[in-house]
Amino acid sequence: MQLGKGVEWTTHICTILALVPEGKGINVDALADHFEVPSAYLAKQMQLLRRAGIVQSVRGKRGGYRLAKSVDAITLLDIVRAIEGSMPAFRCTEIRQNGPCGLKPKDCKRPCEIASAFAKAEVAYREALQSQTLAAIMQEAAGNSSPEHMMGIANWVQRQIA
Amino acid sequence: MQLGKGVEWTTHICTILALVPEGKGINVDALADHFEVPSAYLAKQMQLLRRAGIVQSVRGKRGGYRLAKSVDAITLLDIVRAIEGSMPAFRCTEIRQNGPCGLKPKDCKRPCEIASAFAKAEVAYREALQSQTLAAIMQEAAGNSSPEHMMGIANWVQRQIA
DNA sequence: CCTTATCTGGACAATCTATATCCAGATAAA
DNA sequence: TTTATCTGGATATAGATTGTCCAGATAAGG
Repeated sequence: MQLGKGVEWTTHICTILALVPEGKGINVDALADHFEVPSAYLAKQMQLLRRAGIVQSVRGKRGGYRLAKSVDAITLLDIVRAIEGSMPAFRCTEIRQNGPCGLKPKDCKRPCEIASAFAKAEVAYREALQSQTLAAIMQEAAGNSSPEHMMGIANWVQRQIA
Repeated sequence: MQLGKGVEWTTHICTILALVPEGKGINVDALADHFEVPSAYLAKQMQLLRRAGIVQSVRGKRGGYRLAKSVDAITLLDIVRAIEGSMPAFRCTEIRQNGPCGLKPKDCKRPCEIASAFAKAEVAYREALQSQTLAAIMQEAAGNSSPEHMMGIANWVQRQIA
């Protein structure tokens, strides 16, 4: 029961892209360097973010990525859905229909109660993810970090878009 | 982001073991037949349940498994923890310490805000699992299923322990 | 005491998923 | 035209999940 590395990577990256001014972008190699993650694989994850409408890309020389919407319109659920998809964690294989006491398909119009119970928990999980925006996380982080560190990141972003 | 099959299997199996009278048990082969799942692999999952204190085993001829506690003392969280372990789904690899703007270890006394945000969601997930007991799920299921089907299962259990 | 049925743990094998790399094509700036 | 970049496909590697097998421990029943 694990989330892929792409979730961690791209969440951090979105907090960086949030600092990119209008009309500019940062390319994948620079983002990969910033966090020391493999560039080619990160590129795949960025594609997933783009298809989910979280980031925009600009192709060609001096192209790159930028956020497609404001940080308070991006939730952790958006990112998880983009990277991991929307399959439930609990996979119901309908084993209630198996074996000597198995239910007949016609008696299975209602979903399996065990699957439903796990589904309830996943709703709670998704709601908790949805209630947390990038804006809120960045504000929290800003409160905990030194002005020098924040300035260092801002300067790095400036260098990438120069 | 997937739960193992063992979670589904053993949750269903616990609802069956709940019907086993005091002092009796059902062996793994019978349980595997009941749901048409591979016996040898199911045996591994049952070991995990036993080590977690959810079921008891009796070795030797006419041995088998039974619940170790009452159905309202067994939650979905108990089962998930037994089968899947307690590792968080979000794996923080501290990439905030990587790259040109990486934080120094001494500036990382507080947990990463992104990791904390995901941790909050996992708390919500676990709480939702913990709030659901086997007893409640079985009651729900009983309300949705025909008397004949319930009787069929009760009879099957009687045959196994005979 | 012997045989049989069962749990227990370890080693192993097969299959699937996550991770990672590479390349060719499209696109656009310089 | 050259260069830098995104895009998508193919492919490789590593790790996790799923599944099998066997030898040992344990206990019931004859």
